[in-house]
Amino acid sequence: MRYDADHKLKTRQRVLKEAGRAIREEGPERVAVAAIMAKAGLTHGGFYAHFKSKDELIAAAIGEMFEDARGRFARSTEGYSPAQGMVRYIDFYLSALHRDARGTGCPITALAADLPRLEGAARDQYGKGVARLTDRLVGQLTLLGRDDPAGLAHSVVAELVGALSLARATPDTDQSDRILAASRAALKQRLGLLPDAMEHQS
Amino acid sequence: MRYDADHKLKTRQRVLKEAGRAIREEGPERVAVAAIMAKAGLTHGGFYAHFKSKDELIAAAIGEMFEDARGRFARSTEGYSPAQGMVRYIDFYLSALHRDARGTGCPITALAADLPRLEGAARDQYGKGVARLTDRLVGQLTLLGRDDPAGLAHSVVAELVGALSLARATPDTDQSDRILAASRAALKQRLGLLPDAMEHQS
DNA sequence: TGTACATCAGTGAACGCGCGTTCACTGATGTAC
DNA sequence: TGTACATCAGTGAACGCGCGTTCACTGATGTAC
Repeated sequence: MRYDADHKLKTRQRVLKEAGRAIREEGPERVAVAAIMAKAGLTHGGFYAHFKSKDELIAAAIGEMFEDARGRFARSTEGYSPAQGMVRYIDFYLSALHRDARGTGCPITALAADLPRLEGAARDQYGKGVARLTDRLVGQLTLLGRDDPAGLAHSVVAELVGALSLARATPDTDQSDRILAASRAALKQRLGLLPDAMEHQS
Repeated sequence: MRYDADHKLKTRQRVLKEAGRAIREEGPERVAVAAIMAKAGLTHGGFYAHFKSKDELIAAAIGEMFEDARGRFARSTEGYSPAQGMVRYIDFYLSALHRDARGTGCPITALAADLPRLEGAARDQYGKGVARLTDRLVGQLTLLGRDDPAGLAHSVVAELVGALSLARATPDTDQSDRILAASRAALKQRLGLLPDAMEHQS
């Protein structure tokens, strides 16, 4: 069976996509090469035609996750003012939808605890991803005219990641919803994005 | 070899202590029963005289971690005013020392990402631990006379957990230190605990 | 007082299973002649 | 135009290893008589 020129690339992308989901859902340790290949419609033997090892797959999949996340962030905020963009991002990040979509959600939160146990390439991909998200927020906060946008951006990322982690770790749904709501409110207040504060600004 | 009456209990405690450290450092998946028993000075065969299964060990170890953490929190804040107690807690939680002591540090952060994958008993232990920490903070914030202490406590816990997670996941030490410093400053400012603000209060 | 037995925390070999990795093979299609 | 060969993504059996769990055994000491 001969395939089109980009067939192998397409297969690789399919494997990466399934790996990204499985890694975020089950963790890099628990994910099995054979299971990912099966989800991509293949048998496990063919895996090593695409990746040198499971570690290489994980690093590549992490890179892919951040690529996706960047795209979605850009698409969801473009065409909005800095303030509106921040509100949209906070509301998405701390939504029940995002909490329940671990497999396709933000890789920073999904992998934070696993990271210290991963090897070099995977950690680099992650570090770059965190830096880029923080930079984007620094940009937005600068546009909003805040003092110390770099420090504030770190603090905001920390609260976003922490609240999402805790909401996911909390078995009781009402309690979990309350965690998300508390941080949505606190972040908007801290950033002067609450409806009444925004009226004062405009 | 007959032992004193509490010999078995002491052994169990030793195993639990080693398990707690290893689980936080390496994650519940990666930790091996035989390795924990070896660290406790025993062979793996005797394990099942103390615990029904690895899952039971993990649940018990998580309970133990929270017990410890509660004790340390109480000891480090007793004898201080609510404001001083909060400052001490924030400075400890977001210290380089705590970041680098994953094995003996706060179980909430160490296990957040692993929790959705753990079974019932372990999750219950965790849920109780988070609720108790949040309640303590609600108490402190009420003493400080803050509005909506429950919402604020959730938000504070989220930022503490997120900042510590990110600091641990960041390979570059300077960058990691900056993450901790940014959240220490942001939290104290949010809670009106900065030196100049406190002078105004007193 | 001395001897046989019970107790029980801990030992270490063994089993079964899952998983990462290897490798000889397949089979459809393009290419050489 | 037809036939032999090369290509190469994918197959599936097999290997080795680590790990959770089981189990027959050990050996020091307390107890019964």
